[in-house]
Amino acid sequence: MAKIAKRSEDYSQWYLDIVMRAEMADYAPVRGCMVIRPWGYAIWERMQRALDDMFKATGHQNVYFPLLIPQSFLEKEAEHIEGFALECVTVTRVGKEPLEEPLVLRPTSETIVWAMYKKWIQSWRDLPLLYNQWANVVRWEMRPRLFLRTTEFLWQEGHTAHATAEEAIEEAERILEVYRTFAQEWMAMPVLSGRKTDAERFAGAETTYAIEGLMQDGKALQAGTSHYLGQNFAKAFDVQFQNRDGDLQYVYATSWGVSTRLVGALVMSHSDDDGLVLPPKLAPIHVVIVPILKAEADNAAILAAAHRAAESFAEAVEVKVDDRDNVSPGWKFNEWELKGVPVRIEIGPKDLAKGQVVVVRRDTGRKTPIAQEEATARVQAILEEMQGSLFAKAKERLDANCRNADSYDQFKHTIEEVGGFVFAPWCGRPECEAQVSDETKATIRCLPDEAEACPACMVCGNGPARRVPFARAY
RNA sequence: CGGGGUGUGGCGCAGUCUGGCUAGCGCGCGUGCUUUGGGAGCACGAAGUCGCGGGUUCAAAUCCCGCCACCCCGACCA
Repeated sequence: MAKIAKRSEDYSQWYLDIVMRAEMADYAPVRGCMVIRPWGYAIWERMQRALDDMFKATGHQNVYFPLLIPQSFLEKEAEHIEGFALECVTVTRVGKEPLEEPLVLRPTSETIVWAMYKKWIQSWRDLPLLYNQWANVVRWEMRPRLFLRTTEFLWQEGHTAHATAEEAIEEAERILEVYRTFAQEWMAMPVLSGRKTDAERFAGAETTYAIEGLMQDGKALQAGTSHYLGQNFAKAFDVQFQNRDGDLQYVYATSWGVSTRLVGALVMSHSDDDGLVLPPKLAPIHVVIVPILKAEADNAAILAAAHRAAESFAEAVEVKVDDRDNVSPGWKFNEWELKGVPVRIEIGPKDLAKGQVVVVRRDTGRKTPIAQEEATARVQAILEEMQGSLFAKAKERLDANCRNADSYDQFKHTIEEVGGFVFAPWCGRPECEAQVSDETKATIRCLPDEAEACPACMVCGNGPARRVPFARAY
């Protein structure tokens, strides 16, 4: 079977090869759409579970809103419709009859959510409303890419309503922190986080916060966003409540989401030329046991030992015995490496004789013989160690790819020749931001809270300026 | 939307320029035997309206006209 493309030679093809060959997803018959296959979906399910627990732990409840949104709803918030108009897919007909009003396949649900919030919110006692939904959305993007940007994608979208701006901002920032924690502790993906510039802000938001990861090719990837919506949607949908003093006030809002794009981010964060590398906390299978069968050996005893080992692991981790007899051990090694299973255990006649198993780590490829009775404990320790070391390695790469530039020439050179995040002084004017983006295709990824003060903008030379991270992004 | 490319068994391709015999090759798939510590070998076998529609011709995967779809690179986006 053909090898996957080399990461260093054709990054884009390498990414596609891993997604396809690890059987995470496949192209569907409709442009830009994909089928998420069991291995990809199992990873998404693991992400969902972890995130859902975090949302519940911060007081949110799950709901479900419909897929179809009356077109007029989208049009109620001017900036919102302007932002989404070009990518909305609209249903206009039932059978052969045209619909009274066209229905949009939700590109995001703020409008229909707020149409309903109007019914449910009258008093300060009804607030806050902390809802989340797991759903699919449709955006007819110009350039699809498996997991990273598909026409239809899965995500969660939180929609919350609050009595005060302070409380809503606090919520948006709390969720940003949830995302940051999830990215780092579960995906082992270090991120930059902060506010977006006005140019990069979500259509209809006052403030957008985001986490930004750095892929192995030096491009940034927006991995999650949390928006403070102010009273924009409350005003568009006339959602008012009576406060403690009996005054009518518009409600303050947030919305926030992460999507199946995270699966793509995961692939791009840790994988290598042998395929996917999964952080143990998100791996659908932690340990695969490959029995090594031989014509001259007692295969029944080897298989029994493999299943016994699996039982001893079963309580602690997800384990699978690959006892297929139609493919060779070498084939299995390659396949499970391609799929990113963190630990492989080989049990053959030699091991049986020595009372040991051979343990192989996916990230380092190191093979270690371990006594049978110690295997469970040692493997658990290895999994924990691997989770940490994947993060450490990714963090090291991120840090190594955060560079400063002080002049615009130096900036251009670094963006062009080196990539990564380039921290450079910016005065805050949209004109300078746009010029950089036009000339270098690099954008300001976020405005970190602790951004260093600088005397002059690298573009216009005016002060005061702050040092902010630019990058080319997916 | 601009640029490039591709459509031929499940996958990857050759064949198209220069029309012609039974449309080939590799992988995969099925059966059997031998194998199995880094993508096994042999034997036999199944599987193709050549993207769609029209046209030219004795004859079209191949030439002509029209259409469609998907992929890749850019601008937009999670």
